[in-house]
Amino acid sequence: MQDYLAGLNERQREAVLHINGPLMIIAGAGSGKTKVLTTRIAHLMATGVDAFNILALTFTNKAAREMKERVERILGNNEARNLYIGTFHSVFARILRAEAHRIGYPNSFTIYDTDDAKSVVKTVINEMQLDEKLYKPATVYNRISSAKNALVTPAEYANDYYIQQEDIRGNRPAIAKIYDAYCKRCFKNGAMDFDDLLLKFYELLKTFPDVLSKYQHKFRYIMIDEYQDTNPAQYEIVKLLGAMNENVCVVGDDAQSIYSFRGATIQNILQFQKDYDDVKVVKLEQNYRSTQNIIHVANEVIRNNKAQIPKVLFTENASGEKIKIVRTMTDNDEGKFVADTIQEQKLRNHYANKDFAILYRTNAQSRAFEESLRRMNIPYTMYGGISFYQRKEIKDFVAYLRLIVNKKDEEALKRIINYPVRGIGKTTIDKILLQANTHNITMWEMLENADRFGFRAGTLNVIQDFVVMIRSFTSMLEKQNAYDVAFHVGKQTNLVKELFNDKSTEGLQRYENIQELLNSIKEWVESPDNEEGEVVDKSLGAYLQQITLLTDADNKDPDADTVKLMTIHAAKGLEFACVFAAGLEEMLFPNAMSINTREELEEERRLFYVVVTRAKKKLWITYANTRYKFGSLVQNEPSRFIDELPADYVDSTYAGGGTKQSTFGFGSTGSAYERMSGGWSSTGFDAGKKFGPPPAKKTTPEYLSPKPEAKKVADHTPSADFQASDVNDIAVGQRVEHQKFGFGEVLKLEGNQHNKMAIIRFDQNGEKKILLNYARLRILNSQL
DNA sequence: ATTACTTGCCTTTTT
DNA sequence: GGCAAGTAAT
Repeated sequence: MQDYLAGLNERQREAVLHINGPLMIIAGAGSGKTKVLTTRIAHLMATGVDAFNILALTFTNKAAREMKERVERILGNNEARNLYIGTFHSVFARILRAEAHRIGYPNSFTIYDTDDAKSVVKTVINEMQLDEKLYKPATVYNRISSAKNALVTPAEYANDYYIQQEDIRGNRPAIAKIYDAYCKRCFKNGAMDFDDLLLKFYELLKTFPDVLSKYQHKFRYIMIDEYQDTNPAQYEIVKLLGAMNENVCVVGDDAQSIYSFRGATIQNILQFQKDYDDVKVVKLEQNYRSTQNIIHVANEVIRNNKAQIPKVLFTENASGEKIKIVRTMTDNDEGKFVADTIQEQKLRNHYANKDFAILYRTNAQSRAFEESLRRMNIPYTMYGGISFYQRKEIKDFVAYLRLIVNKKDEEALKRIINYPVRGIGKTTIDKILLQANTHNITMWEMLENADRFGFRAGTLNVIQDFVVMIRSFTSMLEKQNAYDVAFHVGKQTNLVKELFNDKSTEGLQRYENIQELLNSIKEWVESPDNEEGEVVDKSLGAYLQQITLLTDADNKDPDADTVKLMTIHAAKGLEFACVFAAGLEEMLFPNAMSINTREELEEERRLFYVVVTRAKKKLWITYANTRYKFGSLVQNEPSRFIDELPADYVDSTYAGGGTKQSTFGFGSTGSAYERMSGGWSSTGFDAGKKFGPPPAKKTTPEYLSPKPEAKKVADHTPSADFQASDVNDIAVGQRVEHQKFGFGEVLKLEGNQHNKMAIIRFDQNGEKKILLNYARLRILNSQL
């Protein structure tokens, strides 16, 4: 009966068997953390704790899903379905849906994703008539998000001396006002952003003792995964929920704290022992994942950090190979090396595609790897793109559904009011917005009363048609299920038809995506609609809230036999037989944004620790001498982290670059600079052989061949002596040369002196109106 | 009002 | 090198 304990080591068993009272598990990388958590949940249930009383919080949907599945497997029954396992965001959203009315929100509140939130910020900035150049929505949103994560209210933000000084120094003193307006606007829209899901839940617990008591009694056992990544909001919530029973179990590894940019504070885990009396601490230090070499290197790396809980990872696994450090000329060569090596390893050691992961610091690095893998026909999956539900056509369709469920949702309304085009253009929308703001009503209420605001007859008509249509959808909701309503919406709005008629490749894809969306709604509606004892909310509103919290990783099959490409952040918690840690260059990793303080640098080092410990058998660390950034070539030093690796445990090689035959020849590959610097430092110059030449390589790969360019304007190459003349000298009747349009004659001059325009008839391109302030014109002859 | 093209700005990591 | 915002043209 208790055979689930059999596969555990001493420490792990200690953690599992501790049932009552606070528990902190410091779980080193690969030490069986998930196993301990899931076994502990199973053990709680085996000793009589009701699944309904157990709450387990994770950071990703995937971790939650895996945990639930593993508990089910251990228990061998379906009691696990009654567990409350989910991400912080999804669990709190679910509770808020039941309680939102208490804090003045509609229960069918909309969840704004980051794009929606930035759009609201932008709206607010525009309405406050602030300079959008200075107040960039993304920057301001980040600032607001940080404040929320730190539980700083708009009032506190405005009154805090240091925060204000910081904003003034950044020349953005109005952020406090934007923050305040943003919150009010979201509230008016009946919407919460991601941070609100934590913040509002906290407010709810803090403000209503009966609500707090209800959930304290419900969640008698609380488990938190990745505790080192919690922020102050999450910390306070856990503290409140756990205050009654103090059965709080946190699992984490301070060495893997890599989310400070999202407000995570490593202090939460460092100080857990001070938060409760009698904290039981268990350290899991035996690693079951990696070779001794990898573990040794990881330990050496992290030793350079100061602030940490002392622990040393060890393993009984084989010592394995040395870590390979590989230098290439360019980022493309890096990609090529990795793809070649994967191919070679597959052949020589019979690895499958899914045994490989290419991990990098920034998403922008994925391109070179994608290209090289595609060229070698190696299947891969890239994580970190936009999720299915963030695609334009999906968001447009979903916006209809959002508006049907929540009429206050201004972002949804703005998205679809003229999609498909029905003649409600920018001018009209601006007018609606202005009126709505001055009368302090929502845009929708404005539309419902459009007849009172003096729109032109035609405009009024289309507005009223729109209102009638949306209302008819809403009334459908009362009698029909979410899928039927969604299907009807697609039909009635002509959206589906319009996409169906678009026969371009992208159009076809968009059409298929919409079909997939409809299928997913259908699946949602038809999946079992109650978990034992608790009716699951199958409304359209619940569906919409749920999909906003899905990431692109949630749509992908982790077991697919493909090479995985992702950022190191996304790889936390995963393991692969063979790992390529790419782009180990100064300014990239550690990233230029994170080298200004000791704290930042230590977090970068923890990131490096994370990537090293993802590998089970083999680890390559690669870097390029030069790489493209924003389309131009930059040169970087090797990362300082490479210097921190113990020399006895690594092999350094040079994988060369470009095409071997023509490395010093004239030709096809790379710039002169690349070819010239190709030969220096010949550590293992035969490495090309060692890593095996890819089969049947062309001398000039097709990706380097010049591409024919399509031009719409008739070609004109400016004369060699082209020089722009002073615009004030231009007069009617002159022959002029334009850099792109070619030769022509000035027909007419218009505009005032600040906004001079010329009508020119070009020999090749017809008449054009040219703004003289910007155009570069050469006067060929003066007829005066 | 809508489209088609040019420009400017960018990138750190994400529930 | 790529996307969103701004602008010229129908």
